[in-house]
Amino acid sequence: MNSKQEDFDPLKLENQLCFPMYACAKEIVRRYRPYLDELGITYTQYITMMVMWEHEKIISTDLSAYLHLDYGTLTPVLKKLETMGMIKRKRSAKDERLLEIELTDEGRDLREKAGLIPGKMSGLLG
Amino acid sequence: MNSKQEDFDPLKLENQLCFPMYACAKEIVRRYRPYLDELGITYTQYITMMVMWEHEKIISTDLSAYLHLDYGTLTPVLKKLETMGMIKRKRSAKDERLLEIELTDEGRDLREKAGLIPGKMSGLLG
DNA sequence: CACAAGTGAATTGTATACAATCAAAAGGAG
DNA sequence: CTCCTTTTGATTGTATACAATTCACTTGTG
Repeated sequence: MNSKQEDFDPLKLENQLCFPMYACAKEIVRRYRPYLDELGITYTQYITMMVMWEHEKIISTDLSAYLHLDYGTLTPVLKKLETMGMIKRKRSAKDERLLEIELTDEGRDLREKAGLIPGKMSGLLG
Repeated sequence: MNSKQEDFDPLKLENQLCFPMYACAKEIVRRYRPYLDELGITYTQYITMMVMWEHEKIISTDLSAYLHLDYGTLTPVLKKLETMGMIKRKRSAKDERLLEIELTDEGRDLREKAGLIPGKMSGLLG
């Protein structure tokens, strides 16, 4: 006698819209890993480098906005990428508060190696 | 003279399919936070409790499968929820390797308080 | 029963992720 | 110029997230 309407429980995991999105996003990052492992970078480092490949030089504020990441996340990522030689971090001469991020030659080279990843991923995800 | 086809760069962040998914999932979790703060739980604890509200009692293996979380993540979450009094962790009598998770009365009570969240979220997300 | 192989959880190590807080520098108002 | 406010980044603390390893317990197999 129960209609489908009455049976619908908004607190059931399978009835959530948000959970599949959350699970799917994690799955996508997981599928990137094998390809990114070959480059020796993580997914967060990869999307950071994508912005750098596009901009060559950028203020930390803008980078944070593009990636939707705050400094608690971004600071260690940028320090790691600098250690790896992919970018350089430098304070702005005009305003010492600003942090300028610049792509290095080594970082540019990585783009060539990363070039095949989007094709492989779209093949994988259909 | 360039066609749109030639201009398309698969390594530009805005041309990615995967990044918006990743950013959107994080945004959704962020929007849950105010409501979950009122309950004193996090998003991961919330989806764990959703499975518990549905199953009352479950083997850790199955919980891991439902949530797509491995033990490195799940173990501390379950220990925290036990400390909070929401669940009980107990080894199976039949097979000491298995961990049985059981909902407590307090955990059941939380469901009532959580009942309004899906409605608020769907209003928020449209 | 003895022992090898397999399974389920826990642990360890590294990397995110973000709120809250702090510190340095810049930009005013008087 | 001096105090006050704002802005930008860094730091701290807590919580995920997962690969790799380890440990305890079961299940074959002889």
